[in-house]
Amino acid sequence: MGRTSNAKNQLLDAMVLLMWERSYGSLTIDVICEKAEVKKGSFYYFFKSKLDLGIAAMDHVWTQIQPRLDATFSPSRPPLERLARKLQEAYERTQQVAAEHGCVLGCPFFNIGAEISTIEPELADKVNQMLSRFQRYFEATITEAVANGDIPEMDTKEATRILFNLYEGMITQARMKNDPEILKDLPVAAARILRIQQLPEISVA
Amino acid sequence: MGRTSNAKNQLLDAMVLLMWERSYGSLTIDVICEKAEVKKGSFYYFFKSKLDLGIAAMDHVWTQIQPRLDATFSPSRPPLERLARKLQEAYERTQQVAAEHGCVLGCPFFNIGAEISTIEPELADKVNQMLSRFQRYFEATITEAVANGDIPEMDTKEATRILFNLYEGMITQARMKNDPEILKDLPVAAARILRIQQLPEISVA
DNA sequence: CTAATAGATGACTATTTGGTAAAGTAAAGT
DNA sequence: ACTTTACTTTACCAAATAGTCATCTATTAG
Repeated sequence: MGRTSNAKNQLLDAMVLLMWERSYGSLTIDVICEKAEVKKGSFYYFFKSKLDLGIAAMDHVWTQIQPRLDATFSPSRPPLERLARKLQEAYERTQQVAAEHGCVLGCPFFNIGAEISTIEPELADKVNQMLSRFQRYFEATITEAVANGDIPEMDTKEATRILFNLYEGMITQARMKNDPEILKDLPVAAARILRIQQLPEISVA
Repeated sequence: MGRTSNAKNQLLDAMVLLMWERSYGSLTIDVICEKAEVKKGSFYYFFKSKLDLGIAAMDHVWTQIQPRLDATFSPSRPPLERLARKLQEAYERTQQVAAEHGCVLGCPFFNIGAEISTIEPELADKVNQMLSRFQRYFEATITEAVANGDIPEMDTKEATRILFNLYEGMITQARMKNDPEILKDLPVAAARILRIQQLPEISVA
Protein backbone atom coordinates (compact mmCIF):
# COMPACT_ATOMS: atom_id res chain seq x y z
CA MET A 1 0.00 0.00 0.00
CA GLY A 2 1.07 3.58 -0.53
CA ARG A 3 3.05 5.05 -3.37
CA THR A 4 5.76 2.81 -4.83
CA SER A 5 9.32 3.91 -5.51
CA ASN A 6 12.78 2.79 -6.32
CA ALA A 7 14.42 6.02 -5.26
CA LYS A 8 16.15 4.19 -2.43
CA ASN A 9 17.78 1.81 -4.87
CA GLN A 10 18.69 4.61 -7.24
CA LEU A 11 20.38 6.38 -4.34
CA LEU A 12 22.28 3.24 -3.36
CA ASP A 13 23.41 2.59 -6.93
CA ALA A 14 24.49 6.18 -7.41
CA MET A 15 26.38 6.21 -4.10
CA VAL A 16 28.24 3.01 -4.92
CA LEU A 17 29.25 4.38 -8.30
CA LEU A 18 30.30 7.77 -6.97
CA MET A 19 32.30 6.36 -4.05
CA TRP A 20 34.07 4.05 -6.46
CA GLU A 21 34.70 6.57 -9.24
CA ARG A 22 35.53 9.53 -7.03
CA SER A 23 35.85 9.38 -3.23
CA TYR A 24 33.69 9.70 -0.15
CA GLY A 25 34.78 13.14 0.97
CA SER A 26 34.27 14.77 -2.41
CA LEU A 27 30.58 13.85 -2.51
CA THR A 28 27.77 16.18 -1.53
CA ILE A 29 24.11 15.38 -1.02
CA ASP A 30 23.29 17.44 -4.10
CA VAL A 31 25.76 15.55 -6.29
CA ILE A 32 24.44 12.21 -5.07
CA CYS A 33 20.84 13.24 -5.70
CA GLU A 34 21.66 14.48 -9.17
CA LYS A 35 23.39 11.22 -10.11
CA ALA A 36 20.50 9.22 -8.65
CA GLU A 37 17.91 11.46 -10.32
CA VAL A 38 16.21 11.83 -6.97
CA LYS A 39 15.17 15.02 -5.20
CA LYS A 40 16.82 16.00 -1.95
CA GLY A 41 13.57 15.65 -0.03
CA SER A 42 13.49 11.99 -1.04
CA PHE A 43 17.09 11.53 0.03
CA TYR A 44 16.20 12.60 3.55
CA TYR A 45 13.10 10.46 3.45
CA PHE A 46 15.23 7.32 3.06
CA PHE A 47 18.53 8.26 4.71
CA LYS A 48 19.41 10.51 7.55
CA SER A 49 22.85 11.58 6.27
CA LYS A 50 25.58 10.95 3.72
CA LEU A 51 27.24 8.66 6.25
CA ASP A 52 24.06 6.64 6.61
CA LEU A 53 23.82 6.17 2.84
CA GLY A 54 27.54 5.43 2.60
CA ILE A 55 27.26 2.58 5.07
CA ALA A 56 24.19 1.19 3.32
CA ALA A 57 25.99 1.48 -0.02
CA MET A 58 28.73 -0.85 1.22
CA ASP A 59 26.17 -3.54 2.04
CA HIS A 60 24.52 -2.87 -1.30
CA VAL A 61 27.66 -3.34 -3.36
CA TRP A 62 28.49 -6.51 -1.48
CA THR A 63 25.25 -8.10 -2.65
CA GLN A 64 26.40 -7.38 -6.21
CA ILE A 65 29.91 -8.68 -5.68
CA GLN A 66 29.17 -11.81 -3.69
CA PRO A 67 27.61 -13.86 -6.53
CA ARG A 68 30.66 -13.21 -8.70
CA LEU A 69 32.97 -14.24 -5.88
CA ASP A 70 30.95 -17.40 -5.28
CA ALA A 71 31.30 -18.25 -8.96
CA THR A 72 35.01 -17.54 -9.18
CA PHE A 73 35.84 -19.36 -5.95
CA SER A 74 33.43 -22.21 -6.62
CA PRO A 75 34.69 -25.46 -5.00
CA SER A 76 33.86 -27.17 -8.30
CA ARG A 77 37.48 -26.47 -9.27
CA PRO A 78 40.67 -27.32 -7.37
CA PRO A 79 41.87 -24.56 -5.02
CA LEU A 80 44.93 -23.36 -6.90
CA GLU A 81 42.93 -23.16 -10.08
CA ARG A 82 40.35 -21.03 -8.27
CA LEU A 83 43.08 -18.72 -7.11
CA ALA A 84 44.65 -18.53 -10.55
CA ARG A 85 41.28 -17.71 -12.02
CA LYS A 86 40.60 -15.02 -9.46
CA LEU A 87 43.91 -13.32 -10.19
CA GLN A 88 43.37 -13.56 -13.92
CA GLU A 89 39.86 -12.22 -13.50
CA ALA A 90 41.13 -9.31 -11.42
CA TYR A 91 43.34 -8.27 -14.31
CA GLU A 92 40.70 -8.68 -16.98
CA ARG A 93 37.96 -7.04 -14.99
CA THR A 94 40.19 -4.11 -14.12
CA GLN A 95 40.77 -3.56 -17.82
CA GLN A 96 37.08 -3.84 -18.55
CA VAL A 97 36.08 -1.42 -15.79
CA ALA A 98 38.76 1.00 -16.96
CA ALA A 99 37.32 0.88 -20.48
CA GLU A 100 33.80 1.49 -19.19
CA HIS A 101 34.58 4.21 -16.64
CA GLY A 102 37.50 5.93 -18.25
CA CYS A 103 40.05 4.95 -15.63
CA VAL A 104 41.12 2.14 -13.32
CA LEU A 105 38.99 2.18 -10.18
CA GLY A 106 40.43 -0.55 -7.96
CA CYS A 107 38.71 -2.06 -4.93
CA PRO A 108 35.76 0.00 -3.68
CA PHE A 109 36.25 -1.16 -0.10
CA PHE A 110 39.97 -0.62 0.17
CA ASN A 111 39.94 2.87 -1.34
CA ILE A 112 37.18 4.07 0.89
CA GLY A 113 38.69 2.38 3.92
CA ALA A 114 42.03 4.07 3.40
CA GLU A 115 40.30 7.41 3.00
CA ILE A 116 37.92 7.44 5.91
CA SER A 117 39.35 5.06 8.54
CA THR A 118 40.40 7.85 10.90
CA ILE A 119 37.42 10.14 10.40
CA GLU A 120 34.29 7.99 10.01
CA PRO A 121 34.59 5.03 12.39
CA GLU A 122 31.15 3.61 11.56
CA LEU A 123 31.88 3.50 7.86
CA ALA A 124 35.34 2.15 8.59
CA ASP A 125 33.82 -0.72 10.58
CA LYS A 126 31.50 -1.55 7.71
CA VAL A 127 34.34 -1.50 5.20
CA ASN A 128 36.48 -3.74 7.40
CA GLN A 129 33.59 -6.14 7.68
CA MET A 130 33.32 -6.36 3.88
CA LEU A 131 37.06 -6.82 3.46
CA SER A 132 37.03 -9.62 6.03
CA ARG A 133 34.32 -11.39 4.10
CA PHE A 134 36.33 -11.02 0.92
CA GLN A 135 39.46 -12.29 2.63
CA ARG A 136 37.66 -15.44 3.73
CA TYR A 137 37.46 -16.59 0.11
CA PHE A 138 41.24 -16.50 -0.07
CA GLU A 139 41.61 -18.19 3.27
CA ALA A 140 39.32 -21.08 2.34
CA THR A 141 41.25 -21.57 -0.89
CA ILE A 142 44.67 -21.55 0.73
CA THR A 143 43.54 -23.84 3.54
CA GLU A 144 42.21 -26.35 1.07
CA ALA A 145 45.37 -26.14 -1.03
CA VAL A 146 47.48 -27.03 1.99
CA ALA A 147 45.12 -29.85 2.95
CA ASN A 148 45.39 -31.21 -0.61
CA GLY A 149 49.15 -31.02 -0.52
CA ASP A 150 49.09 -28.61 -3.47
CA ILE A 151 51.30 -26.24 -1.54
CA PRO A 152 53.74 -26.89 1.34
CA GLU A 153 52.62 -26.88 4.97
CA MET A 154 52.46 -23.33 6.24
CA ASP A 155 50.62 -20.95 8.52
CA THR A 156 47.54 -20.53 6.34
CA LYS A 157 46.18 -17.51 8.20
CA GLU A 158 49.48 -15.74 7.82
CA ALA A 159 49.74 -16.67 4.14
CA THR A 160 46.20 -15.40 3.62
CA ARG A 161 46.93 -12.06 5.24
CA ILE A 162 50.04 -11.65 3.12
CA LEU A 163 48.36 -12.62 -0.14
CA PHE A 164 45.31 -10.51 0.56
CA ASN A 165 47.27 -7.40 1.42
CA LEU A 166 49.40 -7.89 -1.63
CA TYR A 167 46.28 -8.22 -3.75
CA GLU A 168 44.76 -5.04 -2.35
CA GLY A 169 48.04 -3.18 -2.54
CA MET A 170 48.49 -4.02 -6.20
CA ILE A 171 44.94 -3.14 -7.14
CA THR A 172 45.28 0.17 -5.39
CA GLN A 173 48.53 0.87 -7.20
CA ALA A 174 46.76 0.05 -10.46
CA ARG A 175 44.19 2.72 -9.59
CA MET A 176 46.78 5.27 -8.59
CA LYS A 177 48.90 4.73 -11.69
CA ASN A 178 45.78 4.18 -13.80
CA ASP A 179 47.46 1.09 -15.22
CA PRO A 180 45.90 -2.39 -15.20
CA GLU A 181 49.19 -3.98 -16.30
CA ILE A 182 50.46 -3.81 -12.73
CA LEU A 183 48.15 -6.70 -11.96
CA LYS A 184 50.10 -9.01 -14.25
CA ASP A 185 52.47 -9.51 -11.32
CA LEU A 186 49.74 -11.14 -9.25
CA PRO A 187 50.24 -14.81 -10.28
CA VAL A 188 54.01 -14.69 -9.76
CA ALA A 189 53.54 -12.96 -6.43
CA ALA A 190 50.98 -15.50 -5.26
CA ALA A 191 53.22 -18.40 -6.26
CA ARG A 192 56.09 -17.01 -4.19
CA ILE A 193 53.91 -16.45 -1.16
CA LEU A 194 52.52 -19.97 -1.43
CA ARG A 195 56.00 -21.42 -2.02
CA ILE A 196 55.31 -23.04 -5.38
CA GLN A 197 56.93 -22.62 -8.79
CA GLN A 198 53.81 -21.26 -10.41
CA LEU A 199 50.06 -21.33 -10.27
CA PRO A 200 48.32 -23.82 -12.60
CA GLU A 201 47.65 -22.66 -16.15
CA ILE A 202 43.97 -22.00 -16.74
CA SER A 203 42.19 -22.98 -19.93
CA VAL A 204 40.50 -20.27 -21.97
CA ALA A 205 37.03 -19.17 -20.76
CA MET B 1 63.63 42.83 2.90
CA GLY B 2 60.07 43.33 4.02
CA ARG B 3 58.18 41.69 6.81
CA THR B 4 59.38 38.19 7.76
CA SER B 5 57.08 35.22 8.28
CA ASN B 6 56.95 31.50 8.68
CA ALA B 7 53.24 31.27 7.90
CA LYS B 8 54.07 29.34 4.75
CA ASN B 9 55.89 26.70 6.74
CA GLN B 10 53.14 26.56 9.34
CA LEU B 11 50.65 25.98 6.56
CA LEU B 12 52.77 23.22 5.05
CA ASP B 13 53.27 21.50 8.40
CA ALA B 14 49.58 21.73 9.23
CA MET B 15 48.57 20.41 5.81
CA VAL B 16 50.92 17.43 6.07
CA LEU B 17 49.55 16.57 9.50
CA LEU B 18 45.92 16.97 8.50
CA MET B 19 46.24 14.98 5.28
CA TRP B 20 47.93 12.20 7.23
CA GLU B 21 45.60 12.18 10.22
CA ARG B 22 42.36 12.76 8.34
CA SER B 23 42.05 12.87 4.54
CA TYR B 24 42.30 15.37 1.72
CA GLY B 25 38.61 15.72 0.94
CA SER B 26 37.59 16.37 4.53
CA LEU B 27 39.82 19.43 4.83
CA THR B 28 38.62 23.00 4.36
CA ILE B 29 40.68 26.16 4.06
CA ASP B 30 39.32 27.27 7.43
CA VAL B 31 40.35 24.04 9.16
CA ILE B 32 43.82 24.22 7.65
CA CYS B 33 44.24 27.85 8.71
CA GLU B 34 43.08 27.11 12.22
CA LYS B 35 45.54 24.23 12.61
CA ALA B 36 48.34 26.36 11.16
CA GLU B 37 47.36 29.36 13.30
CA VAL B 38 47.35 31.49 10.18
CA LYS B 39 44.64 33.81 8.91
CA LYS B 40 42.84 33.01 5.66
CA GLY B 41 44.21 36.11 3.99
CA SER B 42 47.71 34.77 4.55
CA PHE B 43 46.72 31.40 3.14
CA TYR B 44 45.77 33.04 -0.14
CA TYR B 45 48.89 35.14 -0.06
CA PHE B 46 51.04 32.00 -0.22
CA PHE B 47 48.84 29.47 -2.02
CA LYS B 48 46.17 29.81 -4.63
CA SER B 49 44.04 26.86 -3.52
CA LYS B 50 43.83 23.80 -1.28
CA LEU B 51 45.12 21.76 -4.21
CA ASP B 52 48.13 24.01 -4.54
CA LEU B 53 48.97 23.60 -0.85
CA GLY B 54 48.30 19.86 -1.01
CA ILE B 55 50.84 19.40 -3.79
CA ALA B 56 53.40 21.52 -1.98
CA ALA B 57 52.75 19.54 1.21
CA MET B 58 53.79 16.33 -0.52
CA ASP B 59 57.14 17.82 -1.46
CA HIS B 60 57.42 19.18 2.06
CA VAL B 61 56.88 15.84 3.78
CA TRP B 62 59.34 14.17 1.44
CA THR B 63 62.10 16.45 2.69
CA GLN B 64 61.31 15.20 6.20
CA ILE B 65 61.16 11.54 5.21
CA GLN B 66 64.16 11.36 2.91
CA PRO B 67 66.89 11.67 5.58
CA ARG B 68 65.33 8.82 7.55
CA LEU B 69 65.17 6.67 4.43
CA ASP B 70 68.79 7.46 3.62
CA ALA B 71 69.77 6.37 7.12
CA THR B 72 67.75 3.16 7.11
CA PHE B 73 68.82 2.16 3.61
CA SER B 74 72.42 3.25 4.11
CA PRO B 75 74.80 1.13 2.02
CA SER B 76 76.98 0.85 5.13
CA ARG B 77 75.07 -2.37 5.85
CA PRO B 78 74.50 -5.37 3.59
CA PRO B 79 71.31 -5.19 1.52
CA LEU B 80 69.22 -7.82 3.27
CA GLU B 81 70.05 -6.30 6.62
CA ARG B 82 68.91 -2.92 5.32
CA LEU B 83 65.66 -4.45 4.23
CA ALA B 84 65.18 -6.27 7.52
CA ARG B 85 65.80 -3.04 9.36
CA LYS B 86 63.37 -1.11 7.23
CA LEU B 87 60.61 -3.65 7.88
CA GLN B 88 61.35 -3.71 11.58
CA GLU B 89 61.39 0.07 11.65
CA ALA B 90 58.06 0.21 9.85
CA TYR B 91 56.51 -1.81 12.64
CA GLU B 92 58.11 0.16 15.46
CA ARG B 93 57.45 3.53 13.92
CA THR B 94 53.84 2.65 13.24
CA GLN B 95 53.44 1.82 16.93
CA GLN B 96 55.12 5.05 17.93
CA VAL B 97 53.03 7.19 15.57
CA ALA B 98 49.89 5.45 16.81
CA ALA B 99 50.85 6.30 20.39
CA GLU B 100 51.48 9.93 19.49
CA HIS B 101 48.47 10.51 17.25
CA GLY B 102 45.90 8.23 18.82
CA CYS B 103 45.65 5.84 15.88
CA VAL B 104 47.65 4.13 13.17
CA LEU B 105 48.15 6.51 10.25
CA GLY B 106 49.93 4.47 7.58
CA CYS B 107 51.71 5.89 4.56
CA PRO B 108 50.80 9.53 3.82
CA PHE B 109 51.39 9.12 0.09
CA PHE B 110 49.48 5.90 -0.42
CA ASN B 111 46.39 6.99 1.52
CA ILE B 112 46.12 10.26 -0.32
CA GLY B 113 46.87 8.63 -3.64
CA ALA B 114 44.10 6.07 -3.21
CA GLU B 115 41.69 8.82 -2.25
CA ILE B 116 42.32 11.42 -4.93
CA SER B 117 43.75 9.55 -7.92
CA THR B 118 40.59 9.89 -10.00
CA ILE B 119 39.61 13.41 -8.97
CA GLU B 120 42.79 15.46 -8.59
CA PRO B 121 45.21 14.43 -11.33
CA GLU B 122 47.87 16.98 -10.41
CA LEU B 123 48.04 15.81 -6.82
CA ALA B 124 47.93 12.21 -8.01
CA ASP B 125 50.98 12.82 -10.20
CA LYS B 126 52.85 14.32 -7.29
CA VAL B 127 51.96 11.40 -5.02
CA ASN B 128 53.04 8.89 -7.66
CA GLN B 129 56.31 10.72 -7.99
CA MET B 130 56.94 10.42 -4.24
CA LEU B 131 56.01 6.75 -4.21
CA SER B 132 58.37 6.08 -7.10
CA ARG B 133 61.19 7.72 -5.18
CA PHE B 134 60.38 5.58 -2.17
CA GLN B 135 60.24 2.44 -4.28
CA ARG B 136 63.73 3.10 -5.62
CA TYR B 137 65.18 2.42 -2.17
CA PHE B 138 63.67 -1.05 -2.30
CA GLU B 139 64.83 -1.59 -5.84
CA ALA B 140 68.42 -0.64 -5.10
CA THR B 141 68.43 -3.00 -2.14
CA ILE B 142 67.00 -5.96 -4.03
CA THR B 143 69.27 -5.37 -7.00
CA GLU B 144 72.31 -5.39 -4.75
CA ALA B 145 71.11 -8.48 -2.92
CA VAL B 146 70.89 -10.38 -6.21
CA ALA B 147 74.29 -9.10 -7.30
CA ASN B 148 75.76 -10.29 -3.98
CA GLY B 149 74.17 -13.69 -4.37
CA ASP B 150 72.21 -13.11 -1.14
CA ILE B 151 69.03 -14.06 -2.94
CA PRO B 152 68.48 -16.19 -6.08
CA GLU B 153 68.57 -14.69 -9.55
CA MET B 154 65.25 -13.11 -10.36
CA ASP B 155 63.57 -10.25 -12.16
CA THR B 156 64.50 -7.53 -9.68
CA LYS B 157 62.05 -4.95 -11.04
CA GLU B 158 59.23 -7.40 -10.70
CA ALA B 159 60.31 -8.43 -7.21
CA THR B 160 60.50 -4.77 -6.23
CA ARG B 161 57.01 -4.04 -7.47
CA ILE B 162 55.66 -7.03 -5.59
CA LEU B 163 57.45 -6.25 -2.35
CA PHE B 164 56.59 -2.57 -2.51
CA ASN B 165 52.91 -3.15 -3.14
CA LEU B 166 52.82 -5.68 -0.37
CA TYR B 167 54.47 -3.19 1.96
CA GLU B 168 51.99 -0.45 1.11
CA GLY B 169 49.05 -2.83 1.24
CA MET B 170 49.98 -4.01 4.72
CA ILE B 171 50.58 -0.53 6.06
CA THR B 172 47.24 0.58 4.71
CA GLN B 173 45.53 -2.41 6.32
CA ALA B 174 47.22 -1.48 9.58
CA ARG B 175 45.65 1.98 9.28
CA MET B 176 42.24 0.64 8.40
CA LYS B 177 42.22 -1.90 11.21
CA ASN B 178 44.06 0.50 13.49
CA ASP B 179 46.42 -2.35 14.37
CA PRO B 180 50.21 -2.16 14.05
CA GLU B 181 50.54 -5.92 14.65
CA ILE B 182 49.60 -6.59 11.04
CA LEU B 183 53.08 -5.40 10.11
CA LYS B 184 54.68 -8.32 11.90
CA ASP B 185 54.00 -10.33 8.75
CA LEU B 186 56.34 -8.14 6.73
CA PRO B 187 59.63 -10.07 7.24
CA VAL B 188 58.07 -13.43 6.42
CA ALA B 189 56.36 -11.96 3.39
CA ALA B 190 59.56 -10.35 2.14
CA ALA B 191 61.48 -13.60 2.56
CA ARG B 192 58.96 -15.48 0.44
CA ILE B 193 58.99 -12.89 -2.30
CA LEU B 194 62.79 -12.92 -2.35
CA ARG B 195 62.87 -16.74 -2.24
CA ILE B 196 64.90 -17.10 0.91
CA GLN B 197 64.21 -18.86 4.20
CA GLN B 198 64.26 -15.71 6.24
CA LEU B 199 65.73 -12.25 6.42
CA PRO B 200 68.86 -11.83 8.56
CA GLU B 201 68.35 -11.24 12.27
CA ILE B 202 69.16 -7.70 13.25
CA SER B 203 71.00 -6.80 16.42
CA VAL B 204 69.35 -4.53 18.96
CA ALA B 205 69.48 -0.76 18.27
C1' DC C 1 -15.44 5.80 -4.21
C1' DT C 2 -12.80 7.05 -0.37
C1' DA C 3 -9.55 7.02 3.17
C1' DA C 4 -5.13 5.84 4.63
C1' DT C 5 -0.53 5.30 3.52
C1' DA C 6 4.05 5.81 1.23
C1' DG C 7 6.54 8.57 -1.18
C1' DA C 8 7.64 13.07 -4.25
C1' DT C 9 8.37 17.83 -4.75
C1' DG C 10 9.96 22.44 -4.38
C1' DA C 11 10.54 26.26 -1.88
C1' DC C 12 12.81 27.79 2.06
C1' DT C 13 16.42 28.73 5.96
C1' DA C 14 20.72 28.71 8.20
C1' DT C 15 25.44 27.72 7.91
C1' DT C 16 29.63 26.78 5.92
C1' DT C 17 32.74 27.64 2.60
C1' DG C 18 35.86 29.73 -0.95
C1' DG C 19 37.58 33.74 -2.27
C1' DT C 20 38.68 39.06 -2.30
C1' DA C 21 40.22 43.55 -1.21
C1' DA C 22 41.48 47.46 1.42
C1' DA C 23 43.89 49.00 5.25
C1' DG C 24 47.44 47.93 8.56
C1' DT C 25 52.23 46.59 10.20
C1' DA C 26 57.02 44.88 10.61
C1' DA C 27 61.56 44.75 8.43
C1' DA C 28 65.17 46.45 5.49
C1' DG C 29 67.20 49.82 2.06
C1' DT C 30 68.39 54.55 1.21
C1' DA D 1 63.44 59.59 8.77
C1' DC D 2 60.95 57.73 5.21
C1' DT D 3 60.00 54.70 1.51
C1' DT D 4 59.57 50.31 -0.35
C1' DT D 5 58.68 45.67 0.26
C1' DA D 6 56.66 41.63 2.22
C1' DC D 7 53.43 39.94 4.85
C1' DT D 8 49.04 40.36 8.15
C1' DT D 9 44.49 41.33 9.36
C1' DT D 10 39.75 42.17 9.20
C1' DA D 11 35.68 42.60 7.21
C1' DC D 12 33.11 41.23 3.66
C1' DC D 13 30.59 38.87 -0.41
C1' DA D 14 28.71 35.21 -3.16
C1' DA D 15 28.10 30.56 -3.79
C1' DA D 16 27.57 26.02 -2.13
C1' DT D 17 25.69 23.04 1.12
C1' DA D 18 22.93 20.59 4.73
C1' DG D 19 18.72 20.09 6.34
C1' DT D 20 13.42 21.07 6.93
C1' DC D 21 8.60 21.36 5.96
C1' DA D 22 4.16 21.91 4.06
C1' DT D 23 1.88 20.44 0.21
C1' DC D 24 1.09 17.36 -3.55
C1' DT D 25 0.55 12.66 -5.79
C1' DA D 26 0.31 7.77 -6.55
C1' DT D 27 -1.12 3.28 -4.67
C1' DT D 28 -3.90 0.18 -2.40
C1' DA D 29 -7.20 -1.51 1.24
C1' DG D 30 -11.79 -1.52 2.42
